[in-house]
Amino acid sequence: MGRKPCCDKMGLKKGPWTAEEDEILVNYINMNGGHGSWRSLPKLAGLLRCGKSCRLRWTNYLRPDIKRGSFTLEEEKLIIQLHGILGNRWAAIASQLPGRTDNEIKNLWNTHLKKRLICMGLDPQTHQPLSSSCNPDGKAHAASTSTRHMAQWESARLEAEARLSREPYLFNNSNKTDSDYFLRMWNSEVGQSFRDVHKSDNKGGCQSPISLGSLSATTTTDLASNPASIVKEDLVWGGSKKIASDSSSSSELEEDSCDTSLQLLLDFPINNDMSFLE
DNA sequence: AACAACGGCAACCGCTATTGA
DNA sequence: TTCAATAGCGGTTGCCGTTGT
Repeated sequence: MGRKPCCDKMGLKKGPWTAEEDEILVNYINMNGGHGSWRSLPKLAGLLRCGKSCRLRWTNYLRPDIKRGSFTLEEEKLIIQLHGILGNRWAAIASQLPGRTDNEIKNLWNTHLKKRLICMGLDPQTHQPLSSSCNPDGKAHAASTSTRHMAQWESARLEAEARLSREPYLFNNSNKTDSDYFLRMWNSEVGQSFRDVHKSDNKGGCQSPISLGSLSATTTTDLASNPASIVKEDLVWGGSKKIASDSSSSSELEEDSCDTSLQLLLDFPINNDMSFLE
């Protein structure tokens, strides 16, 4: 059994949405407290569109929490940073920018940010310099080794947040809002100290070609080459294993959290690789 | 003024992942 | 366990407004 015929083969309308169609769709979703099944929505709402088209129109344009208007500088910086970590995972990037859609971010990237990186001499896919002529003495490598850990932290945090939103049932045994172990670790005093250290360390040091201002985690030229497997190992080690065997009290968990945090921080190669900051 | 080239953005296409019977 | 239905995602297309010649 093949794919179902698309809307154009079923006499359904395609192309730009009219104001009337928008109104019908919004009214239907508001009246029914949600969209329900996208497949059946057009028929129930009286729209000559396929469900997929309705879903896209709603999520990309009609949703009440959509933030219209141009992107701020901070948003653009964040997108560049997240792209360095996540690559073309637009939905994951969009989840970190409230009110912005993956489509909008994707368009911004393809029309503006990609060109901007190229103008800055960076490969928009790898975020590495287009010519690898800089730092022949190897300091760039030292920098990337160190900052890779920042990318690992941030990437793991994003993964954890995504998992938290997908699997709330895993964490409903406590009143804590940050039930995810890794998230609590990241948000703990230890995590804050970790971020503070690197924020101050990076002030006068060798920063990424992309200056990211006040953002806590810094994108580096090496982010794109950062293997996700390393991050995931850290995540399992610090998070999922604890969740699976979670029979301890909250105080014990906090102790474990500190121990694990310290282990992660000790793993950060400050003594070995931070010389480039001097 | 007319036309072509370009750029931005909304929407579509097709693939993958997830869900439920 | 299998498989169809559905949802979600990223890549691509095409329309339309703007700019350049």
